[in-house]
Amino acid sequence: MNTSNIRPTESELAILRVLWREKASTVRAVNEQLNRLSPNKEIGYTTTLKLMQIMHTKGLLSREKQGKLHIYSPVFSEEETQQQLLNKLVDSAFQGSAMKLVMQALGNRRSTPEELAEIRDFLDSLEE
Amino acid sequence: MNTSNIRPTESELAILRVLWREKASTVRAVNEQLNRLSPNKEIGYTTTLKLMQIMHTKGLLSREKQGKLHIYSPVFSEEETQQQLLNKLVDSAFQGSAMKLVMQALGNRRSTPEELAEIRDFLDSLEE
DNA sequence: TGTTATTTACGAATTAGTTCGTAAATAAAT
DNA sequence: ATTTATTTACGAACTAATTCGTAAATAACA
Repeated sequence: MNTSNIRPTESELAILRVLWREKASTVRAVNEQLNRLSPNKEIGYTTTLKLMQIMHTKGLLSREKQGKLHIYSPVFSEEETQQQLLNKLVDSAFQGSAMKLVMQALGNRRSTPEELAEIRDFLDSLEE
Repeated sequence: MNTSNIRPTESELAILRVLWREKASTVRAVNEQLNRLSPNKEIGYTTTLKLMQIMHTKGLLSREKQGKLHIYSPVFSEEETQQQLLNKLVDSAFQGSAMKLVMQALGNRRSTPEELAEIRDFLDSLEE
């Protein structure tokens, strides 16, 4: 599958966040994580199941049968997905300029001197 | 309206991009712009009309009657909207860390020395 | 004034995403 | 072996977004 087709929705991202952390997991475990993370509104088990089935057919998750149950894993890494979502945002809202996005991200939030220093170091490493 | 509710969809963003440039415009003009920008697939006039009407009721666009027609303007600036979309992405895909997003944006694309220098200058101005 | 052209309003079809109930399959427990 | 519990598959309802056709309103023009 072409990595340029990674376009997970909000709900799919919530599931991916769990799976990136756990590496591999069952529907049951993912559903419990989701409900632990936002206990305000209960997410039904079959809802999570259906979503993960859809993500599997979309090629976002792989799965392996183990006895009765399935173990799911993310197909694309967190970084690949982040990059994809960044590119999309750059194109749709920053006139294709990643620099504009960086400026905006740096500018409109108070960053600590430590964070700014970290970015300087990072810039240094880029220029080598 | 609370600025934290700005969540334009893809199609809405396409319209906003035109309006941010033109400041104010009619449905006809926006529709022609959109079709000029992506001539591959024709967007019907009433499609653009309906979308702009919905955006008006959502509070994304203001409008003013001028004779028979309406002149539409964006309610929120490009920067406000960019910030909103950035925050959403940071929360949903970067574990709430804008720094992670910046690093990723800087890292995974070749930036010119000029651009990197520009960011350094910007960091300097932030630290004053 | 009456015809023509443009704009608006609105309903409706279509697609994608979300949510869940129910039944069938599978395994575990008694 | 039979009951019980868990998991899967699947259909269906529901919401949001997209797209467009048609009719009514409005203005321009002949």
